[in-house]
Amino acid sequence: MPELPDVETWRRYLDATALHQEVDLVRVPAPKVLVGTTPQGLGHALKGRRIDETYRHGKYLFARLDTDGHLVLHFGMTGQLRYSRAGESDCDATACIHFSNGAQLHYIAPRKLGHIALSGSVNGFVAAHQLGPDALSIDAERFAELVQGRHGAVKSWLMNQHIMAGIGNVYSDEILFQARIHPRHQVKALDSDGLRDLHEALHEVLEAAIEAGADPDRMPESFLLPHRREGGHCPCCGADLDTTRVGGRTAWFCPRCQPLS
DNA sequence: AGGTATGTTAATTG
DNA sequence: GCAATTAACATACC
Repeated sequence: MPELPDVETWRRYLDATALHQEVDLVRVPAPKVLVGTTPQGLGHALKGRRIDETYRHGKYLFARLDTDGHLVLHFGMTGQLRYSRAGESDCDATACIHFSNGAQLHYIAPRKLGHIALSGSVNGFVAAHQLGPDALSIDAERFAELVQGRHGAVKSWLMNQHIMAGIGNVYSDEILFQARIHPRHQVKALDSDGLRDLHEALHEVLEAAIEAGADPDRMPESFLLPHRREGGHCPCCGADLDTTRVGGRTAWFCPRCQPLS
């Protein structure tokens, strides 16, 4: 799940539950997810501090610690957050922040492909990881600039975090479906109409998905996402959906609505 | 048992 | 040297 809309949904969840509470201690049963720090280092950085604000850039969630510094969370393919109040215990977390009010914030990444790090500044982290601009911050002009000098399949371009940050396999399929563009269409071959449709679809899809709390059951009727499985049909024309391999990942699309031109 | 899975990154190829 | 593609990573599920 964890693409831009999912991470934004967790950011809001964190805002609604875990702000302004003093950290008592941090447990990290699976230290493998830590990048550039240790369980002790993380504990030292967080103890006695409070999260006072959150940010998101692409698929990364930043929790600003009061006075200075940020906790950085990345969810990999399966990560999630869960806040529990005092008394509700929940022990199979990958990492867990215990607050002095007894509540806990669990970071659960069953496949341990996620990452937890510390960073002084959001911009510094983004620069160090060479992330492109957040997908939702891109206007039509910038979008057109990002195509310059690029080649290959449009789906891979959308998913390249160095070009723009936040779009993964599921939402790139959704954006291309709404724009009626085949996932293997060459990004160089996009004309100005195609570029405009793609940019509009990007914003519409990501904003609608956030509005739905990134829950497939709450997405608009017209979305491909809930039909994106074996035997699924196009919500627009009813054709059997098809798959193809693009950049090592499975792309779902409607062969009738998204012809390869 | 083998293939697939929403993530990134290092290695490889063009 | 750059950009694009592929393999590897850890674990769960069908």
